[in-house]
Amino acid sequence: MTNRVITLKELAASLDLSITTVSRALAGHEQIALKTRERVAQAARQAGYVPNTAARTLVSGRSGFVGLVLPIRGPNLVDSFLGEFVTGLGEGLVSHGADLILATAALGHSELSVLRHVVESGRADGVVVTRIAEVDERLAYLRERGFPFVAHGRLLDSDFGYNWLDTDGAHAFGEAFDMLYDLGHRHFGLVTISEPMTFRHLRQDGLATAIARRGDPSVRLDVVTAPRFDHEARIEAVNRMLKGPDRPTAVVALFDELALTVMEEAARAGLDVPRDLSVIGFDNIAASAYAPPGLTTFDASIRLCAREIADMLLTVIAGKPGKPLTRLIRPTLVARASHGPAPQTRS
Amino acid sequence: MTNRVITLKELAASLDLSITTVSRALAGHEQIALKTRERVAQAARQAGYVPNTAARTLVSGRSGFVGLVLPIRGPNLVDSFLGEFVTGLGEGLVSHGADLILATAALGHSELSVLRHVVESGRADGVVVTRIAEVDERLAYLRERGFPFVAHGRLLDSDFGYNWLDTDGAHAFGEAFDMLYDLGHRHFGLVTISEPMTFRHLRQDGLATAIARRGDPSVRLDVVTAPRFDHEARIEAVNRMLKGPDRPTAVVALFDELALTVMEEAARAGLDVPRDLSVIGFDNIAASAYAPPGLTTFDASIRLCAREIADMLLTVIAGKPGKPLTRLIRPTLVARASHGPAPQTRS
DNA sequence: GGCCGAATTTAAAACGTTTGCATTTTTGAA
DNA sequence: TTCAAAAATGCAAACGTTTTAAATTCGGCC
Repeated sequence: MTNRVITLKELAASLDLSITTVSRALAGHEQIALKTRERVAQAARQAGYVPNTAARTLVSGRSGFVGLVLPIRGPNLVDSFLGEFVTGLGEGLVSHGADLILATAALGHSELSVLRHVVESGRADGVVVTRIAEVDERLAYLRERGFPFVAHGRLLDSDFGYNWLDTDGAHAFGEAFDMLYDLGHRHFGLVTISEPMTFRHLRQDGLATAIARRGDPSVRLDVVTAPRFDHEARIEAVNRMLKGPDRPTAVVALFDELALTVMEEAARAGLDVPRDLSVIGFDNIAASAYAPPGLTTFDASIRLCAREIADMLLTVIAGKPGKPLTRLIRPTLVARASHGPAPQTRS
Repeated sequence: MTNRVITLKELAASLDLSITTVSRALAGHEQIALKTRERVAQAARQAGYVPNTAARTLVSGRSGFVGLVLPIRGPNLVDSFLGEFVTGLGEGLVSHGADLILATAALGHSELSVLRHVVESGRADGVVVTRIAEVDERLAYLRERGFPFVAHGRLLDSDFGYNWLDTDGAHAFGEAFDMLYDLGHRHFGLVTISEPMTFRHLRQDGLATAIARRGDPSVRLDVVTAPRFDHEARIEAVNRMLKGPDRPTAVVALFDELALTVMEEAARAGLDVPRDLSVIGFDNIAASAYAPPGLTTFDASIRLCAREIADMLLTVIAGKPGKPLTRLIRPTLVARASHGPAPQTRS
């Protein structure tokens, strides 16, 4: 057992050729005689030759890897998109022969320090950065370093161009408003988070813009906020919105987890969704289909986005295009049963 | 910008020391004067020196990476555990300074061929293999190669020792039976899959063993089977079990997705869960908590298992222990509302 | 039979580390 | 002051590739 891995030198010796020739033959260089190329390919296949990644990386400066730093979460929280995202990245990368490196930030180490390490150790040719904050030190670092990257999400505003792909939350929230308005709703609620994430800003903006566009002064919007990962506070915030004597008839949540909390608390308060209250989420997580009566939400197709991000990044790595690459993906409405006509006149 | 990464040679030159000394100082060798070690550490920190992974791997033969081949799924199917699993692996690896490589199998390439490539290119020091089949060519390959690995799951039976961690499905299914039996159920159903996965075998075995142990001849068990990823066939199989004139009063599903289908179809057939039918699943996927009335299931805590797997693998890599490492994790019952007393006498 | 250019092959350097072994410096006793 | 031993440092090889520049072989033509 433990049959050692064959090296280029050994392969060359067995063929009675120089290392150079074998290397070139395998790379398919035209300058090597076709007959030789075939002979080498055949021998390599038969010997099960696989080039050593470290050696190749060292000399070529290209590792063939794309890095992703795992977002830090609490001890019991897993990024709900991670599986889909990683699958999509893998799909996008594999067609170009690239693979993915996942680096985890140890307790007490910032995500940035892990990113630096990935970049500066030469492990990766480019990185994907997710969950962009309104102002994000990771992007600042990568920009300064001139290292290839694609962001999943956007900065709030920035003075430098960079490659990003984002879900058009603004459009979706506008669409949600229009749909609900047309169903007769006039009093809206928005459940959002307190962290300075750009998507929060964009989605709320989309909602506000749609309201303004409609130009109906009778439209009202209540906003409640809770820390992103604090379940207690989230429940408390939702109830603050739901329990008042004058509650909204339609609630839009920043993402599905929040919407599910709204539905749970609504049920607890004896409200029927969608008869008494319409609820709309964002993301289309798996549970949304199962939570009664079925959450109406927007599907961002994370997996496809990730695949696209992989493609973009490989393009960037291959040779910087003049313009930054940007893609805005419009999410699709998944109309389930949590929204409906506004309840008949109240007060 | 694009400030180049500093190399050991440059760092050495700036300190007026040899590469050797700096390398040893950073590695903390006692033979280097303490004063020098401190001076070097200080300079390295200040210069932001990060050793080049490729060079280090090349000479040391250790990459500091652990490989995972992404399980192949259909175009719209994502491994529901991937996120949790990867998070757990990351957590386990990071404390030892290791990172994760995710390789995806391209269409038309077998998972085995990707595994071979990962192993033979020297990208990883060890690999994690998931979703073990009853007879698994991947483990056979790794064994032959003498390459460090830990399996998540077991072979049906094998003539060689290997390192594995598995969830004790047999025990869980026995526990489920006992609980249901004590609730008065005598007619059971099992929904399982047709693929030759070991966990299918073990869980069904655990159920059968528990039944036999009870020694009650009035206990009956109906088994229906469907291909793992064929939703239509799954529904059809479930209905075959539910629609008969003499249906079980308690159904155990091989895993939650199947259990959820049972609950959906039961609802469609006008059966009340748990009054008319008890349903128990396995895995505790997110949707189980939301699907009314709340699925009773077993939690395998994938994330912790993955963390443990990472630890095991690092132990194996560090130096083969004499005995194979094996861990059987007992899942915990998550009692929700989908099970209850058997309905009063029928027929 | 020799010569030229084209076709093919090769030698050797380089990538940035680690490490066995040799060398230099320091220390302290004679 | 000298010298041996101990302490500290340095030289150079090695890891397995890719690549530049140079060398060799070949075919055809005079």
